[in-house]
Formats: sequence, structure tokens, C-alpha cells
Amino acid sequence: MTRGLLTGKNLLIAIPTASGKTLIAEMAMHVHSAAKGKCLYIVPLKALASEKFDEFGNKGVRVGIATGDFDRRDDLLGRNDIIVATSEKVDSLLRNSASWISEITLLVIDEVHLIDSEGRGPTLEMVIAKLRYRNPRMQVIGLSATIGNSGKLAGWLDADLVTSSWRPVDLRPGVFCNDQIHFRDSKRNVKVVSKNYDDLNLCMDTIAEGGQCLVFVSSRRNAEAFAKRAAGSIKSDEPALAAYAEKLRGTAETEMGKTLALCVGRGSAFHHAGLSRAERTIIEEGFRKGFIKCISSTPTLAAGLNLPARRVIIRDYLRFTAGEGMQPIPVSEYHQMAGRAGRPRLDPYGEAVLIAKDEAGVAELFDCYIEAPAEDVHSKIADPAALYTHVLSLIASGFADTRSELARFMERTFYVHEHRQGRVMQKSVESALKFLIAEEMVMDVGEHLCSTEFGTLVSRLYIDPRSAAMIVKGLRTKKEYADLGLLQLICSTPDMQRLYARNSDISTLTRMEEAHEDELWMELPVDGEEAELYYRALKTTLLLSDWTDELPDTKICERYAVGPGDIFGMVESINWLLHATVELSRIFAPAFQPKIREFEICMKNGIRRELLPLVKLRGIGRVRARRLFNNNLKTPEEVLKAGIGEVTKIIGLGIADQIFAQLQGNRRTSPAKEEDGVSGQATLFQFR
DNA sequence: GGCACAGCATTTTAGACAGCATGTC
DNA sequence: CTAAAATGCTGTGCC
Repeated sequence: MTRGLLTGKNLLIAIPTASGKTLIAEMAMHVHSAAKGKCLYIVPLKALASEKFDEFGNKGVRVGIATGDFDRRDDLLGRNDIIVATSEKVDSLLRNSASWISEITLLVIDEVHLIDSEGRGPTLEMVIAKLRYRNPRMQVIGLSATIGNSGKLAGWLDADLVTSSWRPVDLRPGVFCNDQIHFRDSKRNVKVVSKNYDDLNLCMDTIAEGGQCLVFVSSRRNAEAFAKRAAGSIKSDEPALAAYAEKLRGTAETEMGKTLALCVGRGSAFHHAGLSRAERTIIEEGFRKGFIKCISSTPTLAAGLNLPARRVIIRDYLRFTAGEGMQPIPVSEYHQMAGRAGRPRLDPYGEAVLIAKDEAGVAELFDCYIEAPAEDVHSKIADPAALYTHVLSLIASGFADTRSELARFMERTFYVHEHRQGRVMQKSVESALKFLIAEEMVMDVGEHLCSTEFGTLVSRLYIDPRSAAMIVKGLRTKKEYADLGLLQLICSTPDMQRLYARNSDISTLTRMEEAHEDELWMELPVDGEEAELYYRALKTTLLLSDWTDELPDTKICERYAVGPGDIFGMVESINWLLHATVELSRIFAPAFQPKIREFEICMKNGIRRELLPLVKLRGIGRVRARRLFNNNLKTPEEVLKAGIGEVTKIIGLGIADQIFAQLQGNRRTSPAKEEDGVSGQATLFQFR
């Protein structure tokens, strides 16, 4: 299997989930590090980046990590033997010309088959093409799930194809129906615990046997409902669980958090993106240590963190898709979930069970999932929406100086390898280029192409040129600045994550819209589809405006029917774009820039403007600043004048001490953590 | 008139990358 | 152009 691995040949390793792909890559990385080479390991998720970072460290090599959360100066990052990064981060590093990129001798791409994915696939495809263009001699190892056209993908990578179906733990796929699991050539009876719920019977069956269970469902509501049911059945009185529940209760005041604590206390949990980081961590630990017996989850757990269980129940294989109704999940996703079955060294086997309604359904599910061939992988790079940013980046970071060079570069993509020509894609490239020229991000001097100051900035900021164009247009045309208007503008941008607006939200939104009529910058479009987007943006605007208005997160969760994890996601997204807006305003609306800069800090902390002087102090955030302010201490100077005794009464001794040390000009004793790796925690602040 | 409730109609529906510069409660 | 569950709405029967 490892033939060629150590001799520098390119490889595409297409084998099932959880069968030691990482190990193969690690061997190759070891060889490169020993020869003073440098390895870049690309992952699709930030959570995976930290997982791999931990895995590769402690083995005598220097490992660095680069994601939107963890970062350090480029040159420090370059000191490492192995660098783990997300594809977007690598793209961003390429655009900002990180010097160490040219030193990479081995590129490992985890989950390469994701070049097929709609939104983010093109980025991965471009990053691979760019890196190979820069470092033609670099060894490439692609790690992929089993896919239909692996030969084609290997061909693109000039790689030898390695396939295998071996797994460290025996995986038994089956379909449940009429109190029986049908396996390929056996059946297994499942004890009936509940008359109404097959899924619960399946779950309790494994728990009775001493195993754990992972249940994949299609919605957050389903996940929570199942966890509640399971909690009622498990009714564990394990003291460790009581401790986890207590910990959860201590941080959670939302309805969702309370439910979660209740479930965990009895041995079950649910998992979805509405959970806060803290809640996720607790659940993951409780499950890994074996106390939590069952987790019901949306697809979050399928792609992200590796949390294997003896039995995986794929309960909902239909999922709602906007515009298409209920659609069966792809075979690849089934395998992704099924692959979580069986913990190496802990479980004797793993079971992946689908649930059928009747006997006919059993055969159907066997055909459509268990025995179904893996899907082919297709390039999504001809999608015009994806190309604005990548065409700009190619021009701005020196990959292409002319139209023909641009076309020639695009010939290095999987798209052209797959279709043998790129006419459709070249058309999209041409229309993206037209847009970039019209928006003055690219200058067209005859055959020659070069990026303007604006274009270069947009490329480096790593935002979609369409977002940049919208923001700039707004900044230029508005005579008067308004936080709310700017927020609404940015929330309407294609880069912004948006909340989902329900029909029942519309009346409230319309009321708010009227109340703030003169502050808002965008108008309701006539087109129905665009109107939906407008309302989603408006709802997101209002949530974020409540955040900077210091509404407690519990209240925000209630008002918008979201979880703490959702607030975090929105705030993170807007902070990124607000930062970009500050930079853009420097060129296009210098008069607004100070206001926007202030607003950025307000958003980061979730505060009104009046607290700005206080949050400059280290150790003072949203809550403490408000407490000081309400005690009539409105600036650092006033805090200093009040004296440590007074301040201790308000925010406690430890913090007061720290603040007075700062105020009295004691030099920061900044810990120099840069030496070998991580320079900070995952996030600036943790939500409850 | 007020209330409980059956039965039918309507609504809702997953996830997550990017910048910068360092610590909240 | 789809499925299931929660929620909303309407009409009826009863006091």
C-alpha cells in the first residue's frame, strides 16, 4: 500500500472513513521532516485542524496551525515542519504571499473529494492548482473517501491510486424493520422497549449491550426530541453525569441549555450548531469517557469531530433542501456517518443502521445506500459565483498577467482535466473578469491585466469582490453614517452568514423596519426570491444590533429562536466583514472610517459606544464594563481615581488588582508563547 | 359568553470558511 | 415539489 509513498511519488489514497488515512500521511510527513522538508496538511474544518494539530504534535516534529482562529506571524508559522491549515486559510496565505510557501515539499490534502462541494470546493481546487504551480516538484498526497471516479482525480494529481476497503474495526451495515436489523447475511432481533419509537429501541438495544449510540437526524428539533426521549429511557444515575449536568446548568440560561443539562444528567445528549463551544466540549468529553450513552445529532458530527460509537443510527436519510423539498442524502454522506461506527480497540464491531418503514424499504435502502456505488466527484469551478474571487486572486497575486495566462492557469484545474476542455468555465471566467474591470478592481490595458489598489486590497482581505462592490457602493452613496444601515448593508452581502427568516417573523421585521426607516440603507426588493434574502438579512441585522445594544444573550436566543452557537457564528462573520469595511472605508469613505472602527470594537465586545473607553482595559469585557459604567466609572481615569477599594466592590479583587497594575503603568509581562506553536485560545471570548 | 377539545390547516426544516490581535465571566 | 412534527386555526359541544 505504501509503495511509492516514501519515494516522493504523488498518491491518491481513496479508502473508507476511519481506516488510518492519517497514519499513511504521517509516515510521509516524517520522511520529509527528516530531510528538512516542509509539509502542508490541508483540512476542510477548523475543528479538524485542531484535532490534527494535537495528533501530530508530541512526536518530535514542530507543528503549526493556521486557521481563522489560530494564527501567528507568517515567518513564525514557517518555522514548523508541519503546518495544518484550512483550505481558505492557505488561499489567504497565498494571496498575502507567505514566504514559506515555496519551501513546501509535501502537500497533504485531507478529504480531497470535497472539491465537489458547491460553495467551498472551488477554493480547494484553486489552492491545489496554485500550490502545484508554485512548487512543481512538491509531492502531493490526496486523502479521499471512496469515490466513483477516483482514477480521474488521481490523473489530475499525477498520482498513483491506492484503494482498499479494509477497516480496523469490522463494520456491519444494516437496515432496521419490524423489530429486526437486516444485515447482509444475518438478522438481529431488537428488544421492544417502546411501542412507538423504533429509533429508541435500536438505541437502547446497544446500550443494554454495553455500547454507545450515535443517531443522525435531519433537524435540530428532531435531535432535541430524540435526546429527551432517550433520557427518559436511559435514566442513568451515574454521578459523573450529574457533574456534567451541573456544569452545563451553570453556564446555560437558555431553554436549549436547560434541556441539554436535563438530558445529560440522565445519560443522553443532542448536538447541533446552536450549541455553544462550552456545551459542545462538555458533551464530547462525556461521550468519549463513556458516561453519555447516546448523542442525537444533525450533520455537525458527521463531518466534524471524530466521535465514534458502537452503533450509528442513520434515522433521517431524507433532508429538506430549499427549492427541492425532501431529498435523499448522497451516498457519500451515508458513508461518512456510517464510518463513525465502531471505536478502534474498544468495540468488537461497529453497526451502521438505517431505518425502513416496511420490507420494501429494506431492499430499497440496501440498494440506494449499503450496496450503492460511490458517487463521482465533479469540479464546481465553472460556477460563476465562485470565480469572482478566484479570478481576482490570480491577477492580484501574480499567477496571471494576461488573459491568455489566465486561461492557461485555469487549464490546470480538475475541471479541464475532467471535461478535456474548459469552454463553459472560460465563459464564467470572462464574465467574472468583466465584472472586476467594471468595478475597477482590475485594469485592462490591452492584453495586459493588473489589479488596482482596490482590487489588491479586496483580494488580500479575502472577501468576495461582489461583497466589496456592494459595501463600497453603499459607503460612497450614503451622505450620513448609521450603524444600523451599515450593518444591514453588510448583512446583505454574499459573504455574510444569515439567519433563516420564518413567515411568522415577517410582521415583526416589518414593524422594526418602519421604526428605523431613516437609519436603514437597503430597501425591500420587489422580486420574491430577493425579498426572502432581504428579510433574512434584516433579521440578522436586528440580532446583531441587539448584541451591540447589550441585550443579554439569553434574551437574544429567546427573541430570535436561536442558540448561543448561532449568535457566535453571526458575530464572528460580521466581525470579519466589519474589519474589511474599515479597510475599504480608508479609501472610499475616510469620513466614516473612525465611526466604523469604533463600531467594529463595539461589535467585538457586544457593547454600546459609551463603554468604549472601558473595554480598552485588559480583563474588561461586556459585563464588567457595564458594571463599572453603571457605578459611574466611565473611563479608565475615573476608575483609577475611584481607587482599588471601590473597584473591588464592583468587579472583585482579582480583576481589580490586574486593572490597577495596568493603570499604574506596570509594564505588561507578556508571556512569549510564540516559540513553539499555538499563540492563543480558540476564540476571543467564549459564549455561554 | 367562555372554555375545552377534536380535527384540520399551516408552518418549518443542516452546516461553516475567511481578518486581526489577544483574554471574558 | 418532497416528509413529519409542531403549532395555529376553526368549529363544535358543553356549561
